[in-house]
Amino acid sequence: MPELPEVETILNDFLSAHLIGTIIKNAEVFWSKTVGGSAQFIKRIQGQKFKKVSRRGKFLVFTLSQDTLFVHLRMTGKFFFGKPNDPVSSHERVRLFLDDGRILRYEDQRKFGRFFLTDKLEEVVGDLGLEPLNAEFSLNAFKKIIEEHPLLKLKSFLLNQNYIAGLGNIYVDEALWDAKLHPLRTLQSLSTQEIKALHHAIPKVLKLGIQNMGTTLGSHLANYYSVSGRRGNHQHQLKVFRRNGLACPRCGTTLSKSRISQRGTHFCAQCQIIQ
DNA sequence: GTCTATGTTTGCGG
DNA sequence: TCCGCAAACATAGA
Repeated sequence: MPELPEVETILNDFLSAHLIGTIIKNAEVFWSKTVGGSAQFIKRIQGQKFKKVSRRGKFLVFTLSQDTLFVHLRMTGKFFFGKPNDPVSSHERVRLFLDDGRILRYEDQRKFGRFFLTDKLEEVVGDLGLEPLNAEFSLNAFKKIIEEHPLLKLKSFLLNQNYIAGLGNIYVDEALWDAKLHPLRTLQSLSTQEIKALHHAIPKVLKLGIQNMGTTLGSHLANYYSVSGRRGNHQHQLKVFRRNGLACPRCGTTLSKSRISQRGTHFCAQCQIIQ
């Protein structure tokens, strides 16, 4: 579920909630796979202090006193604060007991989310590609990775975290629409102007998503919510995602949906030409 | 009840 | 290299 803008919103919530400085007194694990073995996870995390919270791609990065806790929320992972005697909810997988009396609760309906507690950072995030909101995402760096994979299709290229980290299905479709590029175009078919347009569109759609505090689709609780329980607002600003059958905001043509790179893909057949 | 889809990632086979 | 598929899982909707 959460892509870069949603993870960034969660990160900002943790900063507002003053997570930094708290110490993890104890942990409970209700689904062992989430943490890769509950006994050793609990033993290892006990007594560690939250020193810093940041983001790398779609990973939340909690820098602790000894280790780093990486959390990938995958589809349905979510954090929120509670009190120690809160009843365990049906999809709760982990809770961390903090020294200030709060507990940090983690729910994950589909159980795909993962915690990695390690001091070897490279093992978790070593293969991730460029951070699209950092200076390293320069036009030249972007051109370079495009040239390295001439035969890849745009959709699968943008979804691959090893090239650019943080984009998911929603923001890929939005960026391609913004740059007027068809998701099936190969990288080698892109003109310099088109590469520029895409390089511009990627941070643009991500920043817009962050401004709107992320995208919450649908209405049920498995969807994205920030730590404070807020829904995102960006679903109202989406140009193509889940808008198939509606008019393209740019040219009025009915938007299309098809299956590309095994993902539901939304685009305007009129302004995103295949060539 | 059955079938399909879901915002993610990884690993396998061709 | 690149692509498609299945799996890790649960639930909603047609």
